[in-house]
Amino acid sequence: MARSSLTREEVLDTAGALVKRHGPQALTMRALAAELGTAVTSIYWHVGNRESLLDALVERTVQEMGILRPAGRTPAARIVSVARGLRRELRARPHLIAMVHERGLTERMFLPAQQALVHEVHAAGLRGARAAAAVRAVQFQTVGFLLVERNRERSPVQSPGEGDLWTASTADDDPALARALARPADPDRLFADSVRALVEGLLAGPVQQGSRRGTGMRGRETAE
Amino acid sequence: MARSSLTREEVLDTAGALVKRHGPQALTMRALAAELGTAVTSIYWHVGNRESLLDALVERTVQEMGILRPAGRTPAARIVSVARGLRRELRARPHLIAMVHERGLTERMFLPAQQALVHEVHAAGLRGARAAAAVRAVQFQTVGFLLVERNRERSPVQSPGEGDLWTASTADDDPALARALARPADPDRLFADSVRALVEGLLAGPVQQGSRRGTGMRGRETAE
DNA sequence: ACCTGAACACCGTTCAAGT
DNA sequence: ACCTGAACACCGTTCAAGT
Repeated sequence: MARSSLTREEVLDTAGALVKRHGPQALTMRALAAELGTAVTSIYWHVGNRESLLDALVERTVQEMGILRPAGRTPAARIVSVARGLRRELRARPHLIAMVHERGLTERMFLPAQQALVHEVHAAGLRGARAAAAVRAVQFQTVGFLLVERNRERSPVQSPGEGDLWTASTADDDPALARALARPADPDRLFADSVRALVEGLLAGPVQQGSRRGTGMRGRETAE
Repeated sequence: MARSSLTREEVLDTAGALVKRHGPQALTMRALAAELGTAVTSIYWHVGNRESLLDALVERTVQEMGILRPAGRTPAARIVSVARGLRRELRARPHLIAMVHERGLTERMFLPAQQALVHEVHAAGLRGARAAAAVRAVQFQTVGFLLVERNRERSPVQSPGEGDLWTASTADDDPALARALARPADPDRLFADSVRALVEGLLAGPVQQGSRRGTGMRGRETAE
């Protein structure tokens, strides 16, 4: 009653704060209305429905993320830096990842970073379709990693889990590996190492179908 | 009324069929009861609640997936083959990925493949913590790729999308790249290329923090 | 143009009561 | 041991009615 002119901005602000504090599932129309001090139905006039409210919220947060500044001396290092920067930005908004994912907007989320990656891939000497493939490979890996990582964080204790599986006896004579896999993964390091390895592989070999070099080994020889 | 002994198995079977046909969101307790021809509350006696019903469903399907047989002449090729096999299995059960993801069980899903990967990484000459890191890198990349891929498939037409962004003028003098990024990605090929590049990078360089070689370029030189 | 309460058609879950 | 209907506390959304 004693409420002066509810605005669309105010609805989005309050909805955003609610998600930030208690997660997306806490954003019910009734809870939002209570927070705003209005009737539930007023919200509908300003944002349509819950679906488009979430759309607007995601869109807004994605734009807040801003542009990433690549750092490093080599193109490879700068590509890794873009990936790490994106991960940092997204991890600062933990609920956003799930929301973007649920709404099928991961692609949209990555667009700003894509341009930076193109620049670096060019600097590394890749052109055309191969450059595009490299950009997309890094893009998929980065976003994919984030999704898996978030998933693990929310995941309950599982049985059987890696810890149960990798008792010393399971790994054929490599107790160090068994210990490493029984421990929870260190995501920061795993991410850095993975991106580094991927970029290394992308910049080194031709990324083309049927290429012999693609799956070849450059490390050490092994028995068949 | 004329219903003879509802069993837990029957509940799971019917729930599974319902998910397969109409997706997880169609699995409501009331719809399931209607399908089974029982009262809603009977289901609770057999499976506890919706949460544990989904748990059981996921667990069951994960076990159905069975063991993957690596193929290829080199360890690198066989690692790629494990990743591709896992992707194939999961893509044959499109709703499973989302369900497993929502329930934080991606890790559980990957356990069978993990053992195969350890074997191949050993064959490639990696041991201990480095081998473990390589296994996890492939694991995260594969599952992450699947999540992103599924997400894109469900994703609505987006604006601005990659198509709008990569008109010829945007890419600095690389029209072939612009065209490639404007087209939708070819997931099969992108996946194969990405895993190949990652594995190549993992087997080639030491995966350790602070290593100079890790981010180094082996391709061509570029201006800073 | 903006806000309201009542009402509708859904949910998952509990529980006392049946056999 | 297994099944049932009634009831509870939630949802998102619509709509006629207010100002």
